[in-house]
Amino acid sequence: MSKERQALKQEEIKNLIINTAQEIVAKEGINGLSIRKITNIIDYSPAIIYHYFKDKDEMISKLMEKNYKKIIDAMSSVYSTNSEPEQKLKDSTKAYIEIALQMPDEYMNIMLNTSDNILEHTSVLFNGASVKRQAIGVLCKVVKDYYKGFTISDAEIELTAQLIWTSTFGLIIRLIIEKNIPQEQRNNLINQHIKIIINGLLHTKS
Amino acid sequence: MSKERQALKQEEIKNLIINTAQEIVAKEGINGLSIRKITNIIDYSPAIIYHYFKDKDEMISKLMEKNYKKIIDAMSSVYSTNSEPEQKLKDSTKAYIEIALQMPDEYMNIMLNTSDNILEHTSVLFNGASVKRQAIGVLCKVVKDYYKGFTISDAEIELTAQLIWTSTFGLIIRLIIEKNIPQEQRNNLINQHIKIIINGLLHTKS
DNA sequence: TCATTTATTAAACACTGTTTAATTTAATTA
DNA sequence: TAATTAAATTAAACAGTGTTTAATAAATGA
Repeated sequence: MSKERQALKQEEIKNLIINTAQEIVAKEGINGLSIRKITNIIDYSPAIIYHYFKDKDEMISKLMEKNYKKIIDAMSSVYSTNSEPEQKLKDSTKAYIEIALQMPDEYMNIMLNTSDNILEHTSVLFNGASVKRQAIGVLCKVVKDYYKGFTISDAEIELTAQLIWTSTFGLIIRLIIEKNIPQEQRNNLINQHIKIIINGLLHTKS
Repeated sequence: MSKERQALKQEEIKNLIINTAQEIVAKEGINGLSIRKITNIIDYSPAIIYHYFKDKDEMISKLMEKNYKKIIDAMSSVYSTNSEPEQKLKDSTKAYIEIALQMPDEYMNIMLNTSDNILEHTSVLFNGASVKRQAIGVLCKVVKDYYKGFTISDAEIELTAQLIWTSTFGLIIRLIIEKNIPQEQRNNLINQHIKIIINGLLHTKS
């Protein structure tokens, strides 16, 4: 067996573990996940986890990273084809919200995660986030379009993009946490949210 | 011993348990909290918890409720005395953010809590939140001041107040989660956030 | 003082994550 | 193919967790 095939086999078992973990989390939540539940399902002994991962935390981190990529993938389809910057921002924001709400548990687990290796991918409030974070980068472009002809620094643009993101993030998290919100109220909130932040931009041109 | 005194004594032990739990959570986080750690410190047997609480979850809920009241108390000092509605909103929002950041762990534990008995106090996105939630109610008043002379429904005002809240909530949570943000960047974010949402309001008068 | 609540605990149960050493299985080399 | 080495897997234990049960100790009311 070649080194490559061996590595592939190892990857397969790692995936088997992670996917099984994912299923349990989907059914019973992150707190319902245990090593023994995983190994019972895949018919291994509990100790096997520690041959493929350092510990449970690392295993969960790997699961989170996978979900993060899943979210990123979904989000990359967000780019609105509309050429009007205002409509573009509205479309993109709405799409972003809806994608997040289609995978509420994953979104929350990732975006509220405080472990360093996850934050490495999910933090957005640092200087230079516009080049390192796709979501912020996209927002920056649209914001820049607004302020065409006005003297506004790149720093201020990034700041604004970050705040569009955090405000949208806040709405998403509360829509997830506060279950049982009627669909009509949800729609009203989302539409009004978009209205307000776009207007906030349109008229901050100083 | 009278019934009243007996009830007081029971409250004392309940508080002893909850306060000890609080100390552990402060030092080791919510995941570092265990029944045995509590009972070791207060020199009781683990089973005592189940005489004063249904289970660990109820005990934590009670702790959360206490912290919630602590937050509410601090927040009630938020009312700006400024009579200008715009400045009032700016002052109040800034004060709200700063108070939350002074008790980051408590704020997160409460505001991201998904248990029903906590959500009963912390949910804000329902119809009628303006009368049941102080924070939303205050915002509604200020928003109403803005729209004086314009035809705007109470429903739309409440919606706007809720979104000012969720957007501010989003910023706070990310400021807490993303540790190591330089103070200057924090201030910039907070000031720009206030700028944007106020402008969004000022110019949505339709 | 006696009976009856009330407070407290010891001890077990069924879990949890993790480590160790032993064992089985597979791959490599002679 | 046989012997050797390496990798994969596990059994068994450890220390920790939340929780329940039945027994005990303390406080109360008659």
